[in-house]
Amino acid sequence: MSLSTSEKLEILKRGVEEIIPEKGLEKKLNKNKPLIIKAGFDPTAPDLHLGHTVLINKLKQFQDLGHQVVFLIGDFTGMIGDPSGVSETRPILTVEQLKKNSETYQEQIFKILDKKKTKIEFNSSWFKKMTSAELINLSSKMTVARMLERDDFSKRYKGNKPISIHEFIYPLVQGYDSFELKSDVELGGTDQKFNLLVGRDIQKSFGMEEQIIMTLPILEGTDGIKKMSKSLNNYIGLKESSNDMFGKIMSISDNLMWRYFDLLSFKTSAEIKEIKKKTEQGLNPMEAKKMLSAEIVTRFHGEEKALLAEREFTNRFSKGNDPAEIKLIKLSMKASSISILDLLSSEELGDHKLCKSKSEARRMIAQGAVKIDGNKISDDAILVQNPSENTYQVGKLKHLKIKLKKG
RNA sequence: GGAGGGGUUGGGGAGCGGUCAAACCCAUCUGACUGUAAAUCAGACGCUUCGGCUUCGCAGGUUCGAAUCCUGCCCCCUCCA
Repeated sequence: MSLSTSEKLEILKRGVEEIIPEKGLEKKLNKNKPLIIKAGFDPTAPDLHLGHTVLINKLKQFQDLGHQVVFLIGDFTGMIGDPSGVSETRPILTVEQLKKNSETYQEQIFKILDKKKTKIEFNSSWFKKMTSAELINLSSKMTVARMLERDDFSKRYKGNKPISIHEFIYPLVQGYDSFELKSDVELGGTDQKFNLLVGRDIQKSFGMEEQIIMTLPILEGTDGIKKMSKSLNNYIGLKESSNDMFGKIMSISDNLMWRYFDLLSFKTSAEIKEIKKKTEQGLNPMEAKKMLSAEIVTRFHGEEKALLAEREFTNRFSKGNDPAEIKLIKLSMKASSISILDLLSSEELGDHKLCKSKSEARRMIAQGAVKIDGNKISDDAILVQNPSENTYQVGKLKHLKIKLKKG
């Protein structure tokens, strides 16, 4: 199929915050040859979440239109780490970690992008070889005044907050990547706008045609307020199980759902508008949310798993039944019984531990959150016989079947 | 190099010799209500053998008694140079 430039533009512009310069993209597209589309990722955190996919989805659109997507892994910057960090830990990554992280990345992004058509690059491959003289030469391409134009820098500068020199270097490093890759378009979050613009300056000063920059909105996390990130624990990871993913999307607020539709769904704007209209006319928002969940879970786990996840969701939360499958753990011990508090907080349960400590277990029981075989208990002095096999539930989400045996 | 301010339980932030496991807010968790939505309400939020025990940057000291006072050290920030 061949689309006109304006049709292509329409696809590419959807959900985009800014394109700089506006006209530039059209010009590049009119050349009718594959463009080099760059997007950089930080290799320190290998687990991608839905927030990252806003960008990856856009890359996918470029890819589908026949352009060359380059996925740049910023391993060089990752190796330096951030020395000023308020956080004590310098994330200096070993070569093995980097390699592993990048593999994890690939495994995740290729759920969306076409592996055969995507190029992976590491910026260490050119920065490793760069001499100090070259680095200083690179830094001569930028002025302090220009650097201070950046919003957060100028705020910090005016507010007498410190700015480290290396923070000035980072944008240059990122910009230099664009030169090395000869990128035509670079994508990034709105928070990357300045860095992306520096890429244009660097390219220009090295005598290259400037890249077009395209900024994409930052996706809010499940709390609907802060940006999605692992450290804020408001994320939905791409590697999460189909059930968890489905459930997490279902539990976002109705307002946020529309934001997610806009940024994460592959449905056309018209289709989304239609769903919105139906909701206003009385369709339960939950049904709309189910469509969204199903679409996203299908993308990462396939249709079959998505259907199962939806069924599980309905069964479990709408009808209030127990999960279809409850993890079974077998414990051996000599004693003929164990107190419920010890059992719920037993280290032997590892990751499946139901309560962090005995105190917490006691609290949970007092608050009526603990059930054994479906019966709520209120006595924290209960002894569980050995041998026995029971299903334990703490709160709405934690279920575990524990089989005790002598040994 | 000089002067000053500060490090408190997930975050913010009180406390400044006993009544402090430490106010208050946020986040989180549980219960109720629901559409595992929002809002709301109720409660919890160091560990515990429920006697106590270990926490307020780190290490000592003064006191019957310290998060609070003293000494040294580490870290962060601001201003001047």
